[in-house]
Amino acid sequence: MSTLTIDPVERLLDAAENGKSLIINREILHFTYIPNTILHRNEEQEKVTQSLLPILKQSRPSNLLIYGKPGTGKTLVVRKVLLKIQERVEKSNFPIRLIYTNSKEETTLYGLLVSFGRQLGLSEKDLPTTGLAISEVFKRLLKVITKEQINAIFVIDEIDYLAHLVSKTGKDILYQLTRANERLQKGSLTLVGISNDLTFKERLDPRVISSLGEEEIVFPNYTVEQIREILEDRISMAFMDGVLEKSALNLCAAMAGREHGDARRAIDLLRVAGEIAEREQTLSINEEHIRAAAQKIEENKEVVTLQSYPLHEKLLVIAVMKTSGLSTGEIYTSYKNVCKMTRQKELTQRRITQMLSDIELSGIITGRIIHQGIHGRTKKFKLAISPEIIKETFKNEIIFQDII
DNA sequence: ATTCCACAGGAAACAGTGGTCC
DNA sequence: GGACCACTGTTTCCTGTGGAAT
Repeated sequence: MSTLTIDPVERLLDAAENGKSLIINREILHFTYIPNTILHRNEEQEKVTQSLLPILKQSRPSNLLIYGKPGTGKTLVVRKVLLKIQERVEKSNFPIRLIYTNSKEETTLYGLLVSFGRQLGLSEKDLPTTGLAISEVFKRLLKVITKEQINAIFVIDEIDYLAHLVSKTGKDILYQLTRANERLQKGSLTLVGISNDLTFKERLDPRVISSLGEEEIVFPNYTVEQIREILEDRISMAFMDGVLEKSALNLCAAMAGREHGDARRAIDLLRVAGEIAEREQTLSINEEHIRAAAQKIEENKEVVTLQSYPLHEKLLVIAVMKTSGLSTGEIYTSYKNVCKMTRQKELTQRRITQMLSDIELSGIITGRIIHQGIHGRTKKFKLAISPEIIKETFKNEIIFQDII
C-alpha cells in the first residue's frame, strides 16, 4: 500500500495533534485582556486614578469624561484603575459598587437603567425588564442606593451613543443621572463617561455638560512606534519565542497605525494571523498571514452584518445586487419584483429610502447623490462588497433560493 | 428667470407587542 | 381588566434641492 493513499482527514488530525502550538496564551491576544502594564498610558492612568481618589477618603469623586478614538485603551485603563481601587476598598468596609455598561450593547434607555439595576443587585421582581415608566426605574435605582448606602460608580462606555438615544426620545436621563446626588440622602452616585466622539458634548443639554464634565481626560492616538511596542509586549507573553517575523510585526503595526493608531485592530490582526498560521502548521507568522488575517476580519464583518439584517433589508441588498449602480427609484422597482417573487408584502418607498441609508452606513453599499436637472435628484447605489459574499451568505436561506 | 423633475430626508403619527400596576 | 408605559418598525405628510429644459 502506498503512503499516498493515507486518508487526508487522518493526516490533518495527526498533524494537529503532533504539531507544535505557536500560541501559548490566547487570552493575551484579546483586546479585552487587561495587562499589568498598560503601555504608554501612564499619564492617563494617573489622571483617572487622581480623579477617583476621593473614594478612598470616603467621599464622592467628581464625575469624569474620557475621550479617545477606538483602540486607544480608554476602557482598559478605567477598568484597571477601578479594579485596583476596589481591591483597596474591600479591605475597609466602605461600600462601593462599580458598575459597567456599554450603551451600544443596551439598545434602549430602559435597558441601560435595568442593566445598572441588575448590577446593583435588583432582581427581576424588584425591577422588571419592561412595563415600567423610566422615571419609576430611576426611582428604584435611587432607592436601593439610599437603602444600602452604596457609593456607586456608573461607568458608561460609548456614552455618545446614550446621548444620541436621549436626544431621540426626549428623556432627560443624563440630566437626572448627573443630578442624582441632590436626591440621595445616603450613598452617592459618580458617573464615568467614555466616548469615542470628541464632539458629542455639543449635542448635550448645557446643564448636563457642566455636571458631567467636572473632569475630562483625552486619550491621544497611539503612534505606529507605540503600537509596535504594545504588540511586542503581548507577543512575548502570548507566542513561543521567535514565532513572529519582524516584517510581519512591522506590517501589523503599520496597518493599525493607518487607522488613527488603533491598538485593538493591531491585536486582533495578530490573533487571527496566529490562528491562520497555526492551522497551516507553519512554524512562523509572516506578512502573508497578517494580510490574510486582515482580509478574513473584513469578510467576517460583512458576513455578520448581512446575517444580522431583518428580512426586508436582505431583500433590498439582493435588489441592489441585481441592479448595481442604479437610482433609488429603479432599486425600488427591483425590490418590488424581489418581493413578488418571494411573496412578501412590499414596504413603502420612504421606508426603503431609509433602509438604503442604514445599509450604506454599515458599508455594504455605497451611495452618491446625483442631480439630473429636469430629471430630478436621486441617489445612485452600488454594492461595496463582492456579490459572491452575498450569494454565499444567503444561499442557505430557503426563501432566497430562487432569486440568487 | 422660471418651471419642473424625482427624489432625499425630517417630523409626526400609528400599529402592534409585551409588559406592570392597581 | 383597563390604564399606562417603552419600544420597534412602519406609514403619511411634508419641505427642500440643483440644474436641465423652457
